[in-house]
Amino acid sequence: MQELMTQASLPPSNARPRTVPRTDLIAADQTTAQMPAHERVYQQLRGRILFGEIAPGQAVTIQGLTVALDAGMTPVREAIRKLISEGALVFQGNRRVSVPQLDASSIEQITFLRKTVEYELARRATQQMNRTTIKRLQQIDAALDAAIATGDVGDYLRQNYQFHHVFYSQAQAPVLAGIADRLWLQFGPSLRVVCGRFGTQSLPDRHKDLLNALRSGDAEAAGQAIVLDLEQGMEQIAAALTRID
Amino acid sequence: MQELMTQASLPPSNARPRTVPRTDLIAADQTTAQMPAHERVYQQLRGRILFGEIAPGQAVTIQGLTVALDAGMTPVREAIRKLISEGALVFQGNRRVSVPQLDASSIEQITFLRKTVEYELARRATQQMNRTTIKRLQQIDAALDAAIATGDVGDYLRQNYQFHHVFYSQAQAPVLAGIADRLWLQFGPSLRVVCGRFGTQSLPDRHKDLLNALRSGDAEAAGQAIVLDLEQGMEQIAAALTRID
DNA sequence: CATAGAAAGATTTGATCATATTTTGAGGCG
DNA sequence: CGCCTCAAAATATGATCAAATCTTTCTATG
Repeated sequence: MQELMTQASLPPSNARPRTVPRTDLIAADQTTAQMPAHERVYQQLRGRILFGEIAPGQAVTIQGLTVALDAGMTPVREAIRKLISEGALVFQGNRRVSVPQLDASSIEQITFLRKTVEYELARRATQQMNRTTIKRLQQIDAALDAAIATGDVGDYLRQNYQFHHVFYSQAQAPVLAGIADRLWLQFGPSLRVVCGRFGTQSLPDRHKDLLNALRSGDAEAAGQAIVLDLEQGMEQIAAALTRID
Repeated sequence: MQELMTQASLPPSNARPRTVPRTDLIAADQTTAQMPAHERVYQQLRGRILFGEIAPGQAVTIQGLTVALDAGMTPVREAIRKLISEGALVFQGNRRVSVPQLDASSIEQITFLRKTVEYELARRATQQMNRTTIKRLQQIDAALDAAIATGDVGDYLRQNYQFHHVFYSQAQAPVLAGIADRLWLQFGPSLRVVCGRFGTQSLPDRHKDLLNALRSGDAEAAGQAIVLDLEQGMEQIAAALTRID
């Protein structure tokens, strides 16, 4: 009964999804837990963009999302507005909102920012690292390898993002982590294009080096591993871009 | 205002140039042009936060803004959501949205980011600099001095922001400039507190050094001037914070 | 007897939706 | 080939319901 009917094929009658059971706040999955509609829509749309389910250049419409995500217009508007301000969507024309297609200059700027921000995050996270978080990162890395082996691009992107996200959240630096997240949202869609073009095999994986650095508490080595990892990733995006031209 | 749009001035590739509407005719003044209500509300609220008219820690309510800015609820909601994602507002409790009060850790992170991002912006802007922009910066700097002389804190903050904004917009680096803008939005309110505490006299002004560097085209000197400027400003914010404790 | 704590009611605020209005893009017709 | 009409999409408003804070009152205990 806690399942709100998500895709009712019935005509859009005025259902009342506002009755909230306050019992299972922590137990349930956060994505489906009781959450304001605008937050749910934001998370869903963010996930679709971040993991390349909406291709760069593809346009999104408010009314298209209201039916795709089964939500009202107000939550969809708020989510789109928020994602535009985060750079995950671009307001192109008066009526066209789409996933951005990176140009060479944007890629260069994002790479510069990532190198400084994520290097710093890696250093700080390493100094705050504990055993349980290392275990968690190992698990994610294993799932990531499995995704590469099976060629599951979506799962690979998810695990890769999760790896970095968990790692950076350990740094106790929300401002830096927020910038990193914002940047991720901008190159994420293009990362999927790279995977579709070259497959998951060619993707770099410096996570083993990073995990070794974490175990020995070597912040400098961890930062270098991260920088190498992201440099390779961004280079592949740039390479895919020039291929398109 | 439109700096979030990735300006792809590169050749538009041979994707599919479909219809080519008149795009260059809309270069008119956008402040007086007709503007969607949500954009107007966003700009107004952003200005109030950025220049400290809403004190750090002060709460804002949706319904309070609908009457203060004479707008409907939907535009106000969108503006608030956007400003939250930019860090200009923080979503504290279930129902509390307020202007953030910086702690020592946030100040340290913002300072780190500003030093790297604005140094880079200053270098690039100096290399792209032209005579008319220097003139414009001189005018803003004069107005800034006038504001200091008369002790008009609000005008000082506005001119100071304008100076940096015009300068950075010359760098042709919208991603970097977007980060700088976002950071400005986070420490802006606290800057006003500093002014209210110590007056405009004690505020640093490295703009003269910067202008000299621009005239000689010395990117390195321009970057150093900017870093000195922002370091002094952030130190004053940090000092004001410890005073409060 | 007074005060503190709790419970219940009232008021304010937030979230969402349906609908009216405006704007824009497109196609038809002169 | 351009202008005019039309339809679709986006904007914006107010209404409505839920929830949280505050307010008041009642009761129990020192």
